[in-house]
Amino acid sequence: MKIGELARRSGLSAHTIRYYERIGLLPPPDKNASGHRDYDVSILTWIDFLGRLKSTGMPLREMLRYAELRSLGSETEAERQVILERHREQVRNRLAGLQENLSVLDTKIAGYAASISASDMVEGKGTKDDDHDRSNQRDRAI
Amino acid sequence: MKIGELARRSGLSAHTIRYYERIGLLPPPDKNASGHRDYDVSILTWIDFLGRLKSTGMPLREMLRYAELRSLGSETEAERQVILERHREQVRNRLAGLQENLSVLDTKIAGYAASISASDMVEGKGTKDDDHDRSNQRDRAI
DNA sequence: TCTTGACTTGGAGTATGCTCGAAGTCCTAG
DNA sequence: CTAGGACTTCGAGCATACTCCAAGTCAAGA
Repeated sequence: MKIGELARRSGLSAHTIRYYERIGLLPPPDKNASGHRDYDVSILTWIDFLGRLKSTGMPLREMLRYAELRSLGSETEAERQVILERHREQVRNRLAGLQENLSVLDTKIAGYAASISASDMVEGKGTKDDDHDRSNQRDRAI
Repeated sequence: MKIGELARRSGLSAHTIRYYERIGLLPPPDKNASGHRDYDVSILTWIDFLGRLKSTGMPLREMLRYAELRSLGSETEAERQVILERHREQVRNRLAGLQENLSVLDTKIAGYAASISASDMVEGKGTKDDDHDRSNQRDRAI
């Protein structure tokens, strides 16, 4: 499989695939007679796993560390396990934080809904806007 | 409260507080006779809310949009509600994805545990390492 | 008085993770 | 044979969100 097809099938761009190869996250694939990359389908499994690490917030550096350990063979399994366990802890914590913040968001939205339906009744200023107004007119640098 | 104390109490650095002010996320506070920023405690409520938006993955740009709407008064409540509802949807989706990936992680870790306890029994190569080895020795650009 | 530490502004620099461009090669269809 | 599209390498550029530095001001304690 050439890089274009791998890009289509993995969801990464060809640019990103080359970038990942450059930093060591993906192995340098075989090249055909024209010098074009020729991938084995099994790379998709690895890319999928990397995607899960990434989407759970693992930085490339740490994925790289994991990839390096793997390349050293089964003696490094214990260390790889430790990496994943530590990462799992972080994911659990982020999950908990996200859930808490989600409920704050729910409350806030409910407040807006109440305020708006109240202003449907009585035309006037909203109620329950608890984060006191603060704004400014300065240069919007971003 | 001066910027140092606000930094301590909010968890942001003084640098970040000034940065947020510069981009319009925090209102320009009063200054005392020496030109030092003098914050009202109520800023902490706003910073806390911003922190929740941020930690749920909202980009500064969108927080800025929300802050701008708020500064325009209660007529913008409906639009602010829409922003928060859309954001809540994204948070829910990320939460679901995170949970799925967490279970993949659990499975992977369980595999390592099995492999390692197996090698406690029989000294030799591990079992169940399902992501076929791939590594390389190229320039580690990061 | 002198030093220490907190504050000020403006602008430059950093980290992460891509993303794109230039210039060139190669295969395939018309 | 020629045009189009996919591929190659190398290096530069970009978006986000800070983070830091320089040079200077100011208040308070030894």
